[in-house]
Amino acid sequence: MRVASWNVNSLRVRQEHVTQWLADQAPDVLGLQEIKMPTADFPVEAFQAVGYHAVVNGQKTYNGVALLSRHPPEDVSLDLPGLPDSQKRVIAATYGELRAINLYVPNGQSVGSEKYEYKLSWLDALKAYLEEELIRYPRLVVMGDFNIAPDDRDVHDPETWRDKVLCSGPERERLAGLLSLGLQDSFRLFEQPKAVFSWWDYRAAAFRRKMGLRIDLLLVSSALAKECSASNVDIGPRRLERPSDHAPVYADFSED
DNA sequence: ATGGTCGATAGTCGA
Repeated sequence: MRVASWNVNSLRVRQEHVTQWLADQAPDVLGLQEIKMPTADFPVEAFQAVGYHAVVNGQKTYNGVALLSRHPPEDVSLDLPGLPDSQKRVIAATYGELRAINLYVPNGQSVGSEKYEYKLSWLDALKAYLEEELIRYPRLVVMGDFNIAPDDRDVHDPETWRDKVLCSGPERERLAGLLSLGLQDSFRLFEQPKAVFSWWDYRAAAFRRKMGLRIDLLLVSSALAKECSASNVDIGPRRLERPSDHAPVYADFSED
């Protein structure tokens, strides 16, 4: 079983990239972020035609998340309990014994800004939500664009990024708080090469210059961590024409 | 050179 996550930065622009990636990598579940379209505009039939179910929490212009899956979804939920929010950033569904939560964590703009405070509050509400979900669903994967680089290994130039948004202490502490619930960063279950990233700014030729951050993550519960056999970033799609600024990330699990 | 480039949208905002 393969579970994957990809911030596509507009599904309208990236639909062909996603369809090709589904054909190449055959994930069982793929969480999409920043689809930037209303739910009604989501190309459900196009993904159905290539063998995927879809559930969508869409929004015009900004945000918007979806889950594509080989198996039909059950128990779909679209909210972060305790955080009234018109921004569409969460979608969760159950596939057999697997519970998948797909997130587009707020970017935060800059440390100290109003958007940064919203990000921290959002992460506090997320922790309370995940604590409850872990009780209900032992086999839980929490995937998405976390907009947080967990530590300096996930940053091309840690000194440049020190205390900046995506790398600041309060953000990293909140991510560590999620892990303290009993989740693990699937990528770090394995020995990894240095300088593996999942996002590169469109500006300043950051991808060519390998100036990236690893901010797209799959967090797995302990039951799933035991079955996880690999986790990585596929930077192939970042090399395509008109790419998303994010590459897909994935984790593989052995079948029992 | 204190910016740069995208996407959605129609002047800027968000990333």
